Amino acid sequence: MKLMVIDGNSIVNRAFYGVRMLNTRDGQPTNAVFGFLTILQKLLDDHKPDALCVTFDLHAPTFRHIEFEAYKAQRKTMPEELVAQMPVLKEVLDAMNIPRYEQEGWEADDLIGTISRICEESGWECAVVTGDKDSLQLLTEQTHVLLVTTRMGQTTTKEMTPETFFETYGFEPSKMVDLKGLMGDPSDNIPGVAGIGEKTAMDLVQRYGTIEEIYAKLDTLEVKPGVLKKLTEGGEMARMCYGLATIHTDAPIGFKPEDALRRPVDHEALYQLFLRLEFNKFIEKFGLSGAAVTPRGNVSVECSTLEIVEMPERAQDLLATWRNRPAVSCLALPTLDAVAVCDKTQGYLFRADVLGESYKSFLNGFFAPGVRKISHDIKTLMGRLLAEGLSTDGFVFDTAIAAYLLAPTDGSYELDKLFLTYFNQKLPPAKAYLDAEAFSPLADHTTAIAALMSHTAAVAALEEELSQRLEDCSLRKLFDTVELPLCPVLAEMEQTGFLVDRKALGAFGLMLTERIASDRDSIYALAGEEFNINSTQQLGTILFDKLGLPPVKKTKTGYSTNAEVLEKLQGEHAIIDVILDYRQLTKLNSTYVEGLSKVIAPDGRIHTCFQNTVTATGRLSSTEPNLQNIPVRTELGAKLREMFVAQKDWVLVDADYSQIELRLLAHIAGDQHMQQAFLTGEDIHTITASKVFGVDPKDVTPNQRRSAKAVNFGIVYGISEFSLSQDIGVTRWEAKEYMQRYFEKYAGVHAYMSDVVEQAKKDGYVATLMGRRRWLPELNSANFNLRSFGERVALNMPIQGTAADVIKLAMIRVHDRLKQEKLQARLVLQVHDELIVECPPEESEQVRALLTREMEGVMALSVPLIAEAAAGKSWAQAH
DNA sequence: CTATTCACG
DNA sequence: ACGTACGTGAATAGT
Repeated sequence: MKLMVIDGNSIVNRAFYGVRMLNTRDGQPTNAVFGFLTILQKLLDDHKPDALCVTFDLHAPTFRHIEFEAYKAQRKTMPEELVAQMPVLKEVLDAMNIPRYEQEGWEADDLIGTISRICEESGWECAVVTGDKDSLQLLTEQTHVLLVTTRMGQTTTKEMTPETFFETYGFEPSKMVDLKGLMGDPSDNIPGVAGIGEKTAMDLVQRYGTIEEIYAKLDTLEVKPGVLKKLTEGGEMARMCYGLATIHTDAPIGFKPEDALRRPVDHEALYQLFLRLEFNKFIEKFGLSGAAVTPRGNVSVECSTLEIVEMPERAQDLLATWRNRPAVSCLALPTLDAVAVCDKTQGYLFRADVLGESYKSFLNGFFAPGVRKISHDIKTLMGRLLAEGLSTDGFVFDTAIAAYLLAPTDGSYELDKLFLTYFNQKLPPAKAYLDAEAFSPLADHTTAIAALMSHTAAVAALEEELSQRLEDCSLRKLFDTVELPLCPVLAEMEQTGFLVDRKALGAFGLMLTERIASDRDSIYALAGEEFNINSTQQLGTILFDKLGLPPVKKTKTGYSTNAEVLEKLQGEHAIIDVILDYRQLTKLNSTYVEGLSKVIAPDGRIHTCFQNTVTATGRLSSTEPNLQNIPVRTELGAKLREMFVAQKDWVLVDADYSQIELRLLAHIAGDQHMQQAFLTGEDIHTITASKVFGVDPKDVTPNQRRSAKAVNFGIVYGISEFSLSQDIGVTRWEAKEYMQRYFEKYAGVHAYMSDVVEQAKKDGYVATLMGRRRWLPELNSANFNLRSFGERVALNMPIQGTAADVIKLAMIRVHDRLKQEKLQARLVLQVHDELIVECPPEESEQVRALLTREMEGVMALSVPLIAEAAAGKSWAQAH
C-alpha cells in the first residue's frame, strides 16, 4: 500500500509563484489554488496512491523558534494574495475528502517526518511531495521524495530514492542534516558555519561523514588551514544548525495510514466551489458536469411555449410581428435547414422539412433588414446566408463578439461557456443539435430541439447581460461601428476567396522536391549516416554528439537547432549550410505548396477563415489556411506570391499602410519630435538614426539606419537594452546608449512608456484609441517575469490594437464605397496593414485611388496616415 | 497533447 | 537578482 503526503505550504508557494495571476470576476486571486490542483492532478495520475493527505504549517511558534533565537528573528511572510487563498485551498481539500494535518508548535516538515515514520512501521510505502530538499533526509527504501520544481510556469517532479540521492550527493540521505549544518540554508534562515559554502561542505561530508565525526577528528582533517579555522570557530553554530535542520518524527498526531485512504469527493460541495472559483477546466476534469445543479441565477433558458411553425401564413404573421420588435434572438443550423427564434419567452422553430416550399420565403423575410436579430457568431451564419443569396442585414448583436470585446484573452466563447461564466448556469451541450445525425429523418429530434431552443433563449439572456457590460466598459461604440459591421465584410471575403495558379504551384513544388532530395543526400553523406533530419532530437545528436560541434543553446528537451543557432555554426562544418537550405525548402514545400494545394476549393480559389474573436489586441487572424503568413522575406519564398493571382483578365490592387504602428506611437505618445519627423515625409528610420547618432540625415550609413530601425521596433514591443543588443549585435552597453539617446530625442515616447504602465496598474487594463480593452492582471503578479510581461504588453497593446481598429474601419469603408460606386471590385485579403482587392482592369485606377483615400482618411491624427497602392496580375506584382 | 521550428505583420 | 520584444497559425516529432 502506498501513501502520498503533500507538504501543503511548499506546494502552494510553488503554485503561487509559478502560475500566472488568476482572478475571479470579483477580483479574488485564485492562481495558487489552481496551480495546487494542477500539480495534485498530475501526481495522482502518475502515482496512483492508495492514501493521500496534506500537511500545513500554522502561524503559532514552533520549538525551533523557542530554542533558536536566529530562527525566530526572521519569520517568513506570505504575500497578501497568497494568504487570502489558504482558507480556500483548505475548503477545496475538505470537499475532496483529503485529510489535512496541522499542529500548533510543529512545522509541516515534522508532521511529514512523523507520518512517514508511522507508514514505515505499518508496512506502508510513503511518497513525500515537497519542494524542500531538507526532506531528503527522510529517504529510505520505503520512503521516497517527489521533489517538485517550478521553472517558468512549468512544474516538474523528480522521484528521489536513497540510490538517486547517493548518485547526486555522494553520501547517504541521513547526512543531509550534516551538510545543512555546515553550509546552512539562507532560504530557511539557517546560517551554517560562517565561510563554508556548498562545495566545501559537500566535500567534508563525502570524506568524513557526520558533523560529530568531523569535529571528533578536527586535528587530523586534511583541509586547507582557512577551512580548519572556520570549522573551529563555527563549532557551536554547526551543532545548532544541525538541530534546526533535523526533521522530528515524533509529533503528537494520532495518525494511521488507513485514515488517509482515498475517498470519493463531495460532488456538490466541490462543484459549488469550482463554480465560485471559475475553475471550469476542473469541473470537467473531475466529471462534475453530471452533478445535480440548482441554478443560482434567475435566468430562464426554457421558452414558456414552443411552436413548430407549419403554415406559410403563420410564418408571415410572425415575421410581421417581429418587424415591430426591438430584436429577437435566433440560432440556425449550419446547413440553414432549421432556424430557431426566441421572441421574449416564446420559442419558434422553422424547419425546411416542415415548411417545404414556403421555407425559402420565410428565410427571405427573416434575414432582411426589417427583422432585427441577435445571434451568436454571426460571421459564420452570414457566410451561409451569402452562399444562399440571402441578405446579411439586420443583425444588431453578437454574443460571441461582445464576450470577446469584454475579455479578449479568454480564448473561447462558446455559448455554454459564456452561460457558465456570466450566469453560473449550465446549458445542454451544443452537439445535441450540431451533430450531423441530430436532425436526420430517422432520429428522435426531441433532445436536439430542446437544446437548440434553450441555446436560443440563452442568447437572448446573454444579450441583456453583455449589453450592459459593454456600456459599463465604454465598448458599445466599438462594437456598433467596427466589430458588427465588419462581420458581413469578412463573410464576403471568405466567400470570395483568393485565386491560386494551381499549375505554377505544382511546378514550384516539383522543383522544391528535387532540391530537397539532393540536400537530403548531401546531409546523409556529410553526417556519415541516415537519420530523420526533421527530428530536432536526432539532428541534435548528429551535430553535437557525433560531429562534435559546440552546442550554442539548449531547450528544455535537449539541444536547440533553430536557424539562429545554425547560423552561429556556419563555417564550422559544411553540413550546416545544407541543413539551413533543407529547412527552408521543406518549410516552403510542406506548409505552403502541400498545405495550400490541399485547401484549393473546386472554384480554384482558397477560402481562408478570418477569426474575429481570437487575438488579445484586436487583430484578425487567418486559419485553414493561414493566408496572413505567406512568405515574402526571402527571394525563393516570395515566389509563392506569384501564384496568388487575379481571375482571368482581372487585376489585383494591393494597398498597405506605411509605418502605421510608429505613426500611431507618435500620435498616442504625443511626441512632437516624432510627429515632426513624420510630417516632413522623410524616412523615419533615417531620421531616427540621424537623431541617435548625431549625423546629418544624408550621412546616415545603412548600418546606422538598420540599428535605428531595430530601436524603433523595439520600443513598440517594450524592449530591454539586452534584447536590443542581441538583435543588432552590439554590446548591451552600446545598446543602452542608443536607447538613452533615443529617449532624449523622443522625450514624449519616454514619458508615454512610464505613463501607460502606471495608468494600467491603476485601471487594471489598457485601451486603444477606439476604446478596445485588454485586461492586465499580470501587472499585479508576484512573479517578476509575469509582471514584466504585463508591462511590455501595456506598452504594445494600445499601438498594435489601434492599428487593428484603423484597418478594420478602413475595410468597412472600402467595402461600402466599392458597393456605392457600383464597382465589381471586391476585397480578397487583409494582412494586418495591407488590403488586397480584385477587380477588372478598367476599375483598377479608381480602386487604387479609393483604397488610398479610404485607408488614409479613416481618422484624423496628429500625423498623416499614408497608404501606398499598386496594381498587378499577381500578389507579387501588385506589392 | 506538447514542444520545437518557422512563416507573417 | 530575476531573464530578456508584441501578436499570430501550421507542420512535424515524440511522449
